[in-house]
Amino acid sequence: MDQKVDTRSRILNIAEAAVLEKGFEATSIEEIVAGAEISRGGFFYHFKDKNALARAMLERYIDAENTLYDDLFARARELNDDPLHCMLIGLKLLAEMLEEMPTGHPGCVIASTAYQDRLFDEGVRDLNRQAILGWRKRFRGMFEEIAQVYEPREAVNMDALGDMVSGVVEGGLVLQRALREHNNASEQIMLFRTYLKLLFADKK
Amino acid sequence: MDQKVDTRSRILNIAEAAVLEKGFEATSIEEIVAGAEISRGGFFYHFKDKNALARAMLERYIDAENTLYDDLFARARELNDDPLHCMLIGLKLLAEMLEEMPTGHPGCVIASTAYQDRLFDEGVRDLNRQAILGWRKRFRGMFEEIAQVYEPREAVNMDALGDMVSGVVEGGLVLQRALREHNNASEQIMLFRTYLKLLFADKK
DNA sequence: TCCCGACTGTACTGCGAGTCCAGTTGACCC
DNA sequence: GGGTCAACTGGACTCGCAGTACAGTCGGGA
Repeated sequence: MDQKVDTRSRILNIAEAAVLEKGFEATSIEEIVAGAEISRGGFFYHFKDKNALARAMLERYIDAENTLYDDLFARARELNDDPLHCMLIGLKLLAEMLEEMPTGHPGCVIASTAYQDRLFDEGVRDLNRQAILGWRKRFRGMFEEIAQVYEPREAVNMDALGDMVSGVVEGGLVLQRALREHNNASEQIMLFRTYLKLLFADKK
Repeated sequence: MDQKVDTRSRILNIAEAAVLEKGFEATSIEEIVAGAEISRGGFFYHFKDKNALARAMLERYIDAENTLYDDLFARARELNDDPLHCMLIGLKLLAEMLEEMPTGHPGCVIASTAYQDRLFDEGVRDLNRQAILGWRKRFRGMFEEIAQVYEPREAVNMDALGDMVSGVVEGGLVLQRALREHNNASEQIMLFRTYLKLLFADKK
């Protein structure tokens, strides 16, 4: 089956697994080509350098994450029409998804990139930035919808609240990686969920 | 004045600034010795390799962070004896501190290390782990004190809540780095503070 | 048949980490 | 004043990895 996968995707698959496991710099082109069973020349045919590889990986990762959020909250919307409950269900689904991954979530490429950004060019950094801004917009929109139905008990900056979803996930993944525990990220999401329940308790 | 600073500390200072700016791998020993005005031989006299440097940096960083938390919450306790208000004041001080740093907080070595951990040996990884567990214990203790006076409106896992302080800071710093904005971390802390206000609203 | 895209394979440069070691310099010790 | 030691300097070396260059191969479509 895997022979069917084109070489470029095969490189990306191998590279992503290796990078998430041990970081970008620690992953050598040598081992990527070994894993993908191609020659060094073949690698450089597809990617002009490691930076191009990083960019392609990031693009793919962000697309996958966006699709995931789309699906998750679409499913949540099916289950409940109320914007608050939709959000609460979506977060629960997200937490469950993170928990189900037996080895823990592979870790977020965003943070990994952010902390090694001098390795990458402006394009990669901007990709990263745009992804987070996209998530800010997405969640801010959902929170504003909620705020139209529920009176927030405390005034909060909606942009910051939108960022908090990404921040809690990223922070949770950092803890998980550093602690070598398995469910910190999902626990953090569940705590954030409790926050939202407290914040939006009263219908207008 | 700087001549007074011993070589080892000078190396650590230069290295810390460089690593926080561009990541560990992107920082060459060449530039560290240039900055510290020593020879390559001199560097290896103090640190047997880059791993030893990482370990020393991490140790120093964690000590500094712990001292910071000690001072911050001691000061907060002076200002208010109630455990909840002490926590709220402490978080506010922390947020202000982060905001006052003109170029933004240098970024947390913890996350940086977590995402490049194959570069480091078990000792470094364990140092990282112990630091986070220490903060978990610290904040968990404070939250339990609060919970003795205030009835939590929702049941929460105290360990996870303790972790949330670290997670929110780490996550905020990731966002800040990736977005190239300046106050995400402090905004995230302030949002977390609001969470605590909502959670512990009712005195027993 | 020929062309082309997708490679293979090899040989090369350059950089940075890490090793080895011989030699210097200043401080303190007897 | 001689000896010792810690704290270096400086240079020569190896090794692994990124990246370059380029000649050659191979299978499929026009």
